[in-house]
Amino acid sequence: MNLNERKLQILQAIISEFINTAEPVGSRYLSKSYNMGISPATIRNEMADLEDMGYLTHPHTSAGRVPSDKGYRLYVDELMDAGELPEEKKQAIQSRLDQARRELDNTIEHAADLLSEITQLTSFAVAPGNLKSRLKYVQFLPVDSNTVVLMIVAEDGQVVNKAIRLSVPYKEKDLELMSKMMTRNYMGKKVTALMAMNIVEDFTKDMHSLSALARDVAPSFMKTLEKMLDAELYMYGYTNLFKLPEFSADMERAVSFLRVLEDRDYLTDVLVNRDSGVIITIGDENAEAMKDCSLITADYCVNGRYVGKLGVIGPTRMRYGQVTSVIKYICDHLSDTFQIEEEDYGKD
Amino acid sequence: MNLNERKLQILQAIISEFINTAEPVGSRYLSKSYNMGISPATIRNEMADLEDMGYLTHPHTSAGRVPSDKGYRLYVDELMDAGELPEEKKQAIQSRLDQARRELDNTIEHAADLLSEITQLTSFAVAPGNLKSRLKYVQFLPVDSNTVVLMIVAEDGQVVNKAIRLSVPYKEKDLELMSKMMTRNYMGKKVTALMAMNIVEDFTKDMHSLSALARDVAPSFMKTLEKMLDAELYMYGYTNLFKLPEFSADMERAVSFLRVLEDRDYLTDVLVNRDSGVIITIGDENAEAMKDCSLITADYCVNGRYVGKLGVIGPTRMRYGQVTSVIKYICDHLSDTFQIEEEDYGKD
DNA sequence: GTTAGCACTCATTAGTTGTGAGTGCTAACA
DNA sequence: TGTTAGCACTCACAACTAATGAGTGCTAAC
Repeated sequence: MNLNERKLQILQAIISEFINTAEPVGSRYLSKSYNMGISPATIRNEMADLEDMGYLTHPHTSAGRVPSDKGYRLYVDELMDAGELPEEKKQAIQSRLDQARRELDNTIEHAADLLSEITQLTSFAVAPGNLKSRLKYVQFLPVDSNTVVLMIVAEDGQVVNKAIRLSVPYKEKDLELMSKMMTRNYMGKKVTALMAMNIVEDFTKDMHSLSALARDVAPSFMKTLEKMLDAELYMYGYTNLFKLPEFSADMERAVSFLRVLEDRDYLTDVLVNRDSGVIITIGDENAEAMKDCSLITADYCVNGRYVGKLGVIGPTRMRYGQVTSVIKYICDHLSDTFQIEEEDYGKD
Repeated sequence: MNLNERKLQILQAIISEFINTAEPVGSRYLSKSYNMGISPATIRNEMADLEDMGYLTHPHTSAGRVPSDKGYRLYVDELMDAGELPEEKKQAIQSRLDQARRELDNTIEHAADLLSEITQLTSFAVAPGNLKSRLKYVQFLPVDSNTVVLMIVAEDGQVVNKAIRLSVPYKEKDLELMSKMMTRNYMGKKVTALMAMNIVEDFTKDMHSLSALARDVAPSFMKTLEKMLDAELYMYGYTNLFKLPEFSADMERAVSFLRVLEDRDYLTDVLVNRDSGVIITIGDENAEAMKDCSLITADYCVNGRYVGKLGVIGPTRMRYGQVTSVIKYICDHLSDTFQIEEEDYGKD
């Protein structure tokens, strides 16, 4: 049994119909509304074939057909239209994004927010910590008699800081000295390399004059470095899910969905380890916890260098074509915005 | 009609019963289980009085009684027990919190997380930006040919930073110069005062040598200052709500609850503007959007100075006594942990 | 290969009824 | 005068029934 033109046509009709209505699609309706010139009975035969091949299923005997994950996969790969966005939509997105284009972090957050608004799904943006980033300098700032702020700056401009409570008194001079020593010792080293080192020992050896202070600070220093490698996750529109018929009918399902979204560490992990490019994963192609969801993600770049991902998560029934187009466009637009502005530089 | 001892006793019984079961409480059950030595009929008379006084309501004619918001208020003010936590619970909380006690931000997050776990409600912690904070220094760090990081440090140790894309080229020297000029001009000034100033004009006047650069940076500088006054909000356990019977039965209600939680700006605003101390607000005592919720918050301090709030949000039916005890204890413990460690200082 | 016809399935909805928890009221009681 | 037993009444809820209708699968004819 092979997928001839007519079978594909019927599959496409069923899937786009189901995506719109969330109701199982029957043969009679199809025959009428999509006037393909064949009778319901013929369509039923074809449907039965498509079901045998695994592209469709049945919620129960007397219901219409519903796409399976495999069916969606075929749809996404072969049938759907994820073309260019119409010009007016592009304009609308642009004007919304260009408001704060000088600021990297804000822009990404806005983009994610906008994405959830347009798609009416849950959107997220993730900016993984740069594994290759190298330390630029370390600085301790005095705050009050027993609190200092540790600040670490990486060569790529990432800054992390942490307030630290000390159990021993310090002199401003000591802090300065320690800042300088640490900067000298660790400058240019990869953050990952530093984390593998036995810094605590290092500290007490190199900085005997400051040993008590240094020993106090070492664990926090490691924690702060860790923070540098941590990914940042933004998430928007998780109540959008409840507007969808599949969830407003089925509370259980909605809650198990929410629980996945609540586990930010898990979600971050999934996203960070995801392949690059425009990636769509459908239902059981995802890990067990997300086998009822589909994810679409794409990458955005700064100066052509990969920086993070933007995407949506939703039920397997979603407008794959439109959503993909929007995500693609937003990511491309972000990457363009954060391209080195050569024209500007040329001017001066 | 006044609230005699017996009425109070009945009210207390109804409320604690309802808090446990989420089912309307009937007169017969009360008479049997709480053996107060009076018949159901008498209890019914008292109940009718309590209802006239506004402390109870009726979901429908043939149902038992349910506390009203006013009833909960009386309960919270007069009847409930929010005493000391038993020693073993204190121990458990302490040991969970003491893991990362050198790091301020982590500890607060852990505390909020723990709070949601213990209470099985949604917890949050908010650390409002310090309105009195004064600027300590400003620094621009070069990242790549058209990106710099702006870093602002306040006297109290708060650090904010932002990556900024420039449209004009810069020299490292210019950045240094600008950092120095801004630090000199703004050091010791209140952040709120700076925000009221017309910095953009200031910039072009004071720094004519850097005018293009300065003009480019000014709006981002303002935005970054803003960030310094923004409150940080952490939230944990919002799916806990779905475990409660009032929400698993009534989807609508759960969703409208979630929508409130999703609006972080609104929630932050409510929390920041809340009175100090251990505050309980019940049902319609809250703003319209939260008229079905109750909030309990308390403050935590660092070095005796007010720093932020920790609390829970849940349905009006909650274990006010226990939850209040836990929140109080956690806040006190945090404040102790972040008290200047005089003993330690004495040693050296 | 296509289609009309028909029996069959099954979710959904509306209607019906019984049950039980609980109230409010009244009249009798201490 | 406060307390209580008794009883009629209310109303949510669950169980059952029947009707409806959308849709399938199969068969036989075209």
